[in-house]
Amino acid sequence: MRIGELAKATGTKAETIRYYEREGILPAADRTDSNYRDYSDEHLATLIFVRRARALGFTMAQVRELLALSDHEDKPCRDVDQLVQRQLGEVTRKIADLTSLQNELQHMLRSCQADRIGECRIVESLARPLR
Amino acid sequence: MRIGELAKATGTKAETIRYYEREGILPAADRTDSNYRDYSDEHLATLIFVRRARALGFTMAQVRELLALSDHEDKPCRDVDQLVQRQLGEVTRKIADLTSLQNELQHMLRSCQADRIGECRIVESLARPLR
DNA sequence: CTTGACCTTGTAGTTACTACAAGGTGCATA
DNA sequence: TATGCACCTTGTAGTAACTACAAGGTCAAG
Repeated sequence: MRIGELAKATGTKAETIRYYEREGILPAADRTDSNYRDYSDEHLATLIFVRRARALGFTMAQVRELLALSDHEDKPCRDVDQLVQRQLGEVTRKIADLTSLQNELQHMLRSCQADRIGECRIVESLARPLR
Repeated sequence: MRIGELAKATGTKAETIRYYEREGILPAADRTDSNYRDYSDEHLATLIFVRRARALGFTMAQVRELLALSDHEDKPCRDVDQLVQRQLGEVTRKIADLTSLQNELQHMLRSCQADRIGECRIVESLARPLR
Protein backbone atom coordinates (compact mmCIF):
# COMPACT_ATOMS: atom_id res chain seq x y z
CA MET A 1 0.00 0.00 0.00
CA ARG A 2 1.14 3.55 -0.65
CA ILE A 3 1.69 6.26 1.90
CA GLY A 4 -1.65 7.99 1.36
CA GLU A 5 -3.54 4.78 1.87
CA LEU A 6 -1.58 4.00 5.03
CA ALA A 7 -2.17 7.53 6.26
CA LYS A 8 -5.90 7.21 5.76
CA ALA A 9 -6.06 3.74 7.33
CA THR A 10 -4.35 4.93 10.51
CA GLY A 11 -5.40 8.54 10.77
CA THR A 12 -1.79 9.66 10.49
CA LYS A 13 -0.48 12.42 8.26
CA ALA A 14 1.80 11.24 5.44
CA GLU A 15 4.40 13.68 6.74
CA THR A 16 4.27 12.08 10.16
CA ILE A 17 4.80 8.66 8.59
CA ARG A 18 7.92 9.92 6.81
CA TYR A 19 9.00 11.50 10.09
CA TYR A 20 8.66 8.13 11.86
CA GLU A 21 10.78 6.58 9.16
CA ARG A 22 13.50 9.22 9.61
CA GLU A 23 13.38 8.64 13.37
CA GLY A 24 13.65 4.89 12.96
CA ILE A 25 10.29 4.27 14.63
CA LEU A 26 8.78 2.76 11.50
CA PRO A 27 11.07 0.64 9.29
CA ALA A 28 11.68 2.02 5.83
CA ALA A 29 9.22 0.66 3.31
CA ASP A 30 10.10 -1.05 0.06
CA ARG A 31 10.04 1.18 -2.99
CA THR A 32 8.10 0.69 -6.20
CA ASP A 33 9.78 1.20 -9.58
CA SER A 34 8.62 4.79 -9.42
CA ASN A 35 10.23 5.25 -6.01
CA TYR A 36 6.95 5.30 -4.10
CA ARG A 37 6.99 3.83 -0.58
CA ASP A 38 5.23 0.46 -0.61
CA TYR A 39 3.96 -0.54 2.82
CA SER A 40 3.20 -4.05 4.03
CA ASP A 41 0.60 -5.21 6.54
CA GLU A 42 3.36 -5.37 9.16
CA HIS A 43 4.02 -1.70 8.59
CA LEU A 44 0.34 -1.06 9.09
CA ALA A 45 0.29 -3.03 12.33
CA THR A 46 3.40 -1.30 13.62
CA LEU A 47 2.03 2.13 12.83
CA ILE A 48 -1.27 1.40 14.58
CA PHE A 49 0.75 0.20 17.55
CA VAL A 50 2.88 3.33 17.60
CA ARG A 51 -0.10 5.66 17.36
CA ARG A 52 -1.98 3.91 20.14
CA ALA A 53 1.05 3.74 22.39
CA ARG A 54 1.62 7.48 21.86
CA ALA A 55 -2.04 8.20 22.61
CA LEU A 56 -1.64 6.24 25.84
CA GLY A 57 1.06 8.59 27.00
CA PHE A 58 4.19 6.67 26.09
CA THR A 59 7.10 8.73 24.81
CA MET A 60 8.85 7.94 21.54
CA ALA A 61 11.71 6.43 23.54
CA GLN A 62 9.28 4.13 25.35
CA VAL A 63 7.62 3.18 22.08
CA ARG A 64 11.06 2.32 20.74
CA GLU A 65 11.63 0.09 23.77
CA LEU A 66 8.29 -1.62 23.37
CA LEU A 67 8.97 -2.22 19.69
CA ALA A 68 12.36 -3.62 20.56
CA LEU A 69 10.62 -6.30 22.59
CA SER A 70 9.18 -7.57 19.34
CA ASP A 71 12.48 -9.08 18.33
CA HIS A 72 13.57 -10.26 21.74
CA GLU A 73 14.45 -13.61 20.22
CA ASP A 74 17.92 -12.17 19.73
CA LYS A 75 18.48 -11.19 23.35
CA PRO A 76 18.83 -13.22 26.53
CA CYS A 77 15.67 -13.58 28.60
CA ARG A 78 17.18 -11.83 31.60
CA ASP A 79 17.70 -8.56 29.74
CA VAL A 80 14.21 -8.56 28.30
CA ASP A 81 12.68 -9.45 31.65
CA GLN A 82 13.78 -6.24 33.36
CA LEU A 83 12.43 -4.07 30.58
CA VAL A 84 9.12 -5.90 30.50
CA GLN A 85 8.85 -5.64 34.27
CA ARG A 86 9.32 -1.88 34.10
CA GLN A 87 6.85 -1.37 31.28
CA LEU A 88 4.34 -3.60 33.01
CA GLY A 89 4.54 -1.48 36.13
CA GLU A 90 3.79 1.65 34.18
CA VAL A 91 0.95 0.06 32.25
CA THR A 92 -0.63 -1.25 35.44
CA ARG A 93 -0.43 2.17 37.08
CA LYS A 94 -2.02 3.79 34.04
CA ILE A 95 -4.86 1.28 34.10
CA ALA A 96 -5.48 1.98 37.77
CA ASP A 97 -5.60 5.73 37.18
CA LEU A 98 -7.90 5.39 34.19
CA THR A 99 -10.20 3.01 36.02
CA SER A 100 -10.52 5.48 38.84
CA LEU A 101 -11.32 8.23 36.37
CA GLN A 102 -13.78 5.97 34.59
CA ASN A 103 -15.60 5.27 37.85
CA GLU A 104 -16.01 8.94 38.57
CA LEU A 105 -17.23 9.70 35.06
CA GLN A 106 -19.77 6.90 35.32
CA HIS A 107 -20.88 8.24 38.67
CA MET A 108 -21.40 11.68 37.13
CA LEU A 109 -23.36 10.16 34.30
CA ARG A 110 -25.68 8.30 36.67
CA SER A 111 -26.27 11.50 38.62
CA CYS A 112 -27.08 13.37 35.44
CA GLN A 113 -29.45 10.70 34.20
CA ALA A 114 -31.31 10.94 37.47
CA ASP A 115 -31.34 14.66 36.61
CA ARG A 116 -29.80 15.66 39.89
CA ILE A 117 -26.40 17.15 40.34
CA GLY A 118 -24.16 14.91 42.37
CA GLU A 119 -21.10 16.20 44.10
CA CYS A 120 -18.13 16.07 41.80
CA ARG A 121 -15.04 14.09 42.75
CA ILE A 122 -13.37 14.19 39.39
CA VAL A 123 -10.19 15.81 40.60
CA GLU A 124 -10.04 13.45 43.55
CA SER A 125 -10.45 10.50 41.18
CA LEU A 126 -6.87 10.89 40.05
CA ALA A 127 -5.48 12.94 42.92
CA ARG A 128 -6.36 10.59 45.76
CA PRO A 129 -3.94 7.68 45.62
CA LEU A 130 -0.85 9.82 46.11
CA ARG A 131 2.00 7.50 45.26
CA MET B 1 2.63 25.66 50.84
CA ARG B 2 5.15 27.39 48.65
CA ILE B 3 5.97 26.62 45.03
CA GLY B 4 9.10 24.59 45.79
CA GLU B 5 7.23 22.38 48.20
CA LEU B 6 4.40 21.85 45.72
CA ALA B 7 6.93 21.11 43.00
CA LYS B 8 8.60 18.48 45.12
CA ALA B 9 5.31 16.93 46.24
CA THR B 10 4.13 16.46 42.67
CA GLY B 11 7.35 15.94 40.75
CA THR B 12 6.67 19.08 38.72
CA LYS B 13 9.15 21.85 37.98
CA ALA B 14 8.35 25.19 39.61
CA GLU B 15 8.55 26.72 36.16
CA THR B 16 5.93 24.32 34.89
CA ILE B 17 3.65 25.26 37.77
CA ARG B 18 3.95 28.95 36.88
CA TYR B 19 3.32 27.96 33.25
CA TYR B 20 0.09 26.17 34.26
CA GLU B 21 -0.98 29.29 36.11
CA ARG B 22 -0.35 31.46 33.03
CA GLU B 23 -2.31 28.97 30.92
CA GLY B 24 -5.21 28.94 33.34
CA ILE B 25 -4.85 25.23 34.05
CA LEU B 26 -4.03 25.79 37.70
CA PRO B 27 -5.84 28.65 39.50
CA ALA B 28 -3.60 31.44 40.73
CA ALA B 29 -2.48 30.89 44.30
CA ASP B 30 -2.87 33.34 47.14
CA ARG B 31 0.19 35.46 47.86
CA THR B 32 2.03 35.83 51.14
CA ASP B 33 3.11 39.28 52.40
CA SER B 34 6.39 38.71 50.62
CA ASN B 35 4.59 37.96 47.35
CA TYR B 36 5.33 34.24 47.42
CA ARG B 37 2.68 31.95 45.94
CA ASP B 38 0.83 30.17 48.72
CA TYR B 39 -0.81 26.94 47.59
CA SER B 40 -3.71 25.14 49.23
CA ASP B 41 -4.45 21.44 49.35
CA GLU B 42 -6.93 21.93 46.53
CA HIS B 43 -4.13 23.28 44.39
CA LEU B 44 -2.12 20.20 45.25
CA ALA B 45 -4.99 17.90 44.28
CA THR B 46 -5.60 19.74 41.03
CA LEU B 47 -1.94 19.63 40.09
CA ILE B 48 -1.72 15.89 40.75
CA PHE B 49 -4.82 15.45 38.62
CA VAL B 50 -3.37 17.50 35.78
CA ARG B 51 -0.07 15.64 35.81
CA ARG B 52 -1.72 12.22 35.81
CA ALA B 53 -4.19 13.17 33.11
CA ARG B 54 -1.31 14.43 30.94
CA ALA B 55 0.65 11.22 31.57
CA LEU B 56 -2.40 9.27 30.45
CA GLY B 57 -2.30 10.96 27.07
CA PHE B 58 -4.89 13.70 27.54
CA THR B 59 -4.09 17.01 25.89
CA MET B 60 -4.14 20.30 27.79
CA ALA B 61 -7.48 21.08 26.14
CA GLN B 62 -8.93 17.79 27.38
CA VAL B 63 -7.54 18.39 30.86
CA ARG B 64 -9.24 21.77 30.79
CA GLU B 65 -12.51 20.05 29.88
CA LEU B 66 -12.12 17.49 32.63
CA LEU B 67 -11.38 20.21 35.16
CA ALA B 68 -14.42 22.13 33.98
CA LEU B 69 -16.56 19.16 35.01
CA SER B 70 -15.54 19.92 38.56
CA ASP B 71 -17.84 22.90 38.74
CA HIS B 72 -20.67 21.47 36.72
CA GLU B 73 -23.05 22.66 39.39
CA ASP B 74 -23.34 25.84 37.33
CA LYS B 75 -24.37 24.15 34.10
CA PRO B 76 -27.44 22.18 33.07
CA CYS B 77 -27.09 18.40 33.30
CA ARG B 78 -27.70 17.90 29.60
CA ASP B 79 -24.59 19.87 28.60
CA VAL B 80 -22.35 18.10 31.08
CA ASP B 81 -23.75 14.72 30.08
CA GLN B 82 -22.49 14.93 26.51
CA LEU B 83 -19.00 15.89 27.60
CA VAL B 84 -18.85 13.14 30.20
CA GLN B 85 -20.10 10.64 27.65
CA ARG B 86 -17.32 11.60 25.26
CA GLN B 87 -14.57 11.50 27.87
CA LEU B 88 -15.87 8.18 29.15
CA GLY B 89 -15.64 6.70 25.67
CA GLU B 90 -12.02 7.73 25.37
CA VAL B 91 -11.13 6.50 28.83
CA THR B 92 -12.75 3.15 28.18
CA ARG B 93 -10.88 2.75 24.92
CA LYS B 94 -7.59 3.60 26.63
CA ILE B 95 -8.25 1.02 29.32
CA ALA B 96 -8.99 -1.63 26.70
CA ASP B 97 -5.76 -0.87 24.85
CA LEU B 98 -3.69 -0.86 28.03
CA THR B 99 -5.24 -4.09 29.25
CA SER B 100 -4.39 -5.76 25.98
CA LEU B 101 -0.82 -4.50 26.26
CA GLN B 102 -0.68 -5.61 29.88
CA ASN B 103 -1.76 -9.12 28.90
CA GLU B 104 0.97 -9.39 26.32
CA LEU B 105 3.63 -8.09 28.70
CA GLN B 106 2.52 -10.59 31.34
CA HIS B 107 2.65 -13.33 28.76
CA MET B 108 6.21 -12.35 27.87
CA LEU B 109 7.16 -12.33 31.53
CA ARG B 110 5.80 -15.84 32.05
CA SER B 111 7.69 -17.07 29.01
CA CYS B 112 10.88 -15.52 30.29
CA GLN B 113 10.47 -16.95 33.76
CA ALA B 114 10.10 -20.39 32.23
CA ASP B 115 13.33 -19.41 30.47
CA ARG B 116 11.96 -20.06 27.04
CA ILE B 117 11.31 -17.48 24.42
CA GLY B 118 7.67 -17.28 23.52
CA GLU B 119 6.51 -15.78 20.29
CA CYS B 120 6.01 -12.07 20.66
CA ARG B 121 2.67 -10.50 19.95
CA ILE B 122 3.41 -7.12 21.44
CA VAL B 123 2.67 -5.17 18.30
CA GLU B 124 -0.50 -7.16 17.72
CA SER B 125 -1.57 -6.43 21.29
CA LEU B 126 -2.43 -2.88 20.30
CA ALA B 127 -2.73 -3.26 16.56
CA ARG B 128 -5.38 -5.97 16.44
CA PRO B 129 -8.71 -4.38 17.32
CA LEU B 130 -8.63 -1.95 14.40
CA ARG B 131 -11.41 0.48 15.15
C1' DC C 1 -2.09 16.36 -21.19
C1' DT C 2 -3.57 17.92 -17.09
C1' DT C 3 -4.46 16.75 -12.28
C1' DG C 4 -3.37 14.75 -8.14
C1' DA C 5 -0.44 11.64 -5.48
C1' DC C 6 3.95 10.89 -4.69
C1' DC C 7 9.23 12.10 -4.23
C1' DT C 8 13.07 15.19 -2.05
C1' DT C 9 15.16 19.01 0.94
C1' DG C 10 14.41 22.61 3.79
C1' DT C 11 12.26 25.95 6.82
C1' DA C 12 9.05 27.25 10.14
C1' DG C 13 4.91 26.78 13.22
C1' DT C 14 2.48 24.29 17.30
C1' DT C 15 2.00 22.16 21.85
C1' DA C 16 3.61 21.39 26.22
C1' DC C 17 6.96 22.02 28.52
C1' DT C 18 12.11 23.05 30.29
C1' DA C 19 16.10 25.90 30.93
C1' DC C 20 18.46 29.83 31.18
C1' DA C 21 19.62 34.89 32.16
C1' DA C 22 19.12 39.25 34.35
C1' DG C 23 17.81 41.84 38.07
C1' DG C 24 15.34 42.05 42.36
C1' DT C 25 13.14 40.72 47.30
C1' DG C 26 12.70 37.78 51.52
C1' DC C 27 14.69 35.28 55.09
C1' DA C 28 17.32 31.87 57.76
C1' DT C 29 21.73 31.04 59.56
C1' DA C 30 26.95 31.21 60.32
C1' DT D 1 25.96 41.56 59.22
C1' DA D 2 26.86 38.84 55.40
C1' DT D 3 26.09 34.83 52.67
C1' DG D 4 23.21 31.98 50.31
C1' DC D 5 19.09 30.00 48.90
C1' DA D 6 14.16 30.26 47.59
C1' DC D 7 11.31 33.03 45.63
C1' DC D 8 9.65 37.00 42.36
C1' DT D 9 9.39 39.07 37.40
C1' DT D 10 10.17 39.36 32.15
C1' DG D 11 12.16 37.49 28.36
C1' DT D 12 14.48 34.37 25.23
C1' DA D 13 15.56 30.04 23.63
C1' DG D 14 15.78 24.92 23.60
C1' DT D 15 13.31 20.24 23.35
C1' DA D 16 9.93 16.62 21.79
C1' DA D 17 6.75 15.21 18.67
C1' DC D 18 4.68 16.51 15.35
C1' DT D 19 2.38 19.62 11.42
C1' DA D 20 2.49 22.67 7.57
C1' DC D 21 4.38 24.90 3.99
C1' DA D 22 7.35 25.82 -0.27
C1' DA D 23 10.09 24.65 -4.18
C1' DG D 24 11.10 21.72 -7.69
C1' DG D 25 10.57 17.23 -9.70
C1' DT D 26 8.45 12.34 -11.13
C1' DC D 27 4.54 9.26 -12.10
C1' DA D 28 0.15 7.62 -13.68
C1' DA D 29 -4.97 7.64 -14.26
C1' DG D 30 -8.79 9.94 -16.71
